Amino acid sequence: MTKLTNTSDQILHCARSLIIAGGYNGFSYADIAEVVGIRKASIHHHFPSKVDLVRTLLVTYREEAEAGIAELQRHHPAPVDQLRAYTGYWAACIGDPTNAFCVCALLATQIPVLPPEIVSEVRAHFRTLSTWLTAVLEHGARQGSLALSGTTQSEAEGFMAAVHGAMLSARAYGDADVFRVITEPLIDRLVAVHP
Amino acid sequence: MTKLTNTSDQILHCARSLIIAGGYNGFSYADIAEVVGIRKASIHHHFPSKVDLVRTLLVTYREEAEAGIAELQRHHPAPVDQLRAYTGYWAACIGDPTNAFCVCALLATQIPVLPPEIVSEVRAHFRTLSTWLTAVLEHGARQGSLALSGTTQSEAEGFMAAVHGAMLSARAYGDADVFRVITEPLIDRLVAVHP
DNA sequence: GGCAACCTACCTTCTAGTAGGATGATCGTC
DNA sequence: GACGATCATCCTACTAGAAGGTAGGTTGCC
Repeated sequence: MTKLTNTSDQILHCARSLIIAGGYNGFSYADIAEVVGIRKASIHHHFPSKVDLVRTLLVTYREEAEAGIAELQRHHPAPVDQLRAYTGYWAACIGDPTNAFCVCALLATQIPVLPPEIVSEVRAHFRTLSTWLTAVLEHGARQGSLALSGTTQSEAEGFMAAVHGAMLSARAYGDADVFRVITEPLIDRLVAVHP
Repeated sequence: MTKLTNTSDQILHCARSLIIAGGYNGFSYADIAEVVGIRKASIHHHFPSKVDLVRTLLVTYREEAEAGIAELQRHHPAPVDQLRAYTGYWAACIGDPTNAFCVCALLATQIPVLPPEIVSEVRAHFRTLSTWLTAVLEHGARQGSLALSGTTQSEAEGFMAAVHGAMLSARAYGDADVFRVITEPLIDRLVAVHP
């Protein structure tokens, strides 16, 4: 239970929102300073460079994501419910502008201009997510609750890509509902047709 | 047949590549000046402001996209083939770093920090694409060559989102093959199972 | 005393954008 | 065909502000 008044946490939280809005080059130390109510130089005390700040932010984000997945798996034993919980989590986020995109997905779009330390964290998140989804689909297929068309890996990559694309469309249209419209059929299709 | 040595075309072409790499805030007039072999001030002669430059670039991009779709429809009468031609076009682009992403899809990720004139162009492109895909799916469903699960609109949005997500994954993994792995099953699934 | 947290003041480099001048092609006019 | 005027294109030189980052000092807690 980290206290919310912790300055470095405030900086990280603020930076995350700003990245979600405009990516790596879309925010500055000055922007954070204004929101947190601190001077630019003080941010450098907590995070010497911008790369340090964003890398720390991503490490935290990945930990939270893994914890979230673990939590989600404890609450939902059935693979279908795990998938629904995952897309449901994001459906809830889309409405909140400061949380309407996966930080790693957004940064991934800018990979060619990102510092290498950031790229490796982003890439690692994609692998984590894809590995987890593969396991969930694999589980569902084994127990017969999910019907896969191609390989488990390709289905997992397709699912992840569709979710990210749904976030993008929701942002493009400025309409949160689009996310649900796209992701719900995604799961319905996987649910095995039982006679 | 516009001549390739046209300076303003060179500027637009260069800016497009730079946006594809890093988005709206990921490039500067200085970057373009260096590539085109011209001074910064000369770019301002052709495009007074950055917004002018990017808006012009998007208008051109959208025209090219619409022309490409028209061409594609002339060459491929069958809806399935139109979808394959569309994903095939992007599959070919993914390999080339300067063309590995849809400009509008990339800019859409940064909508919250984009000038409104840019946002409306990006949004318009999404609507154009979605409208076209809806028509193609509708056509295929009517003639029985495509099997849709939900509404035509939701299938179209899902298809577009999956393609955009596939571009993102290809970039995240740094692996062009991922795009094909994700998009090919997408079309296979739509092809009606004929007994 | 030592140290974390914060400050003011400053640096360099980059940002989009401007002012105004040089060059050269195209133009109607004689 | 020669004439000057106009205009597009490009230049040098500059601006104000924002970028990330640094130096060094003050405060207050353990």
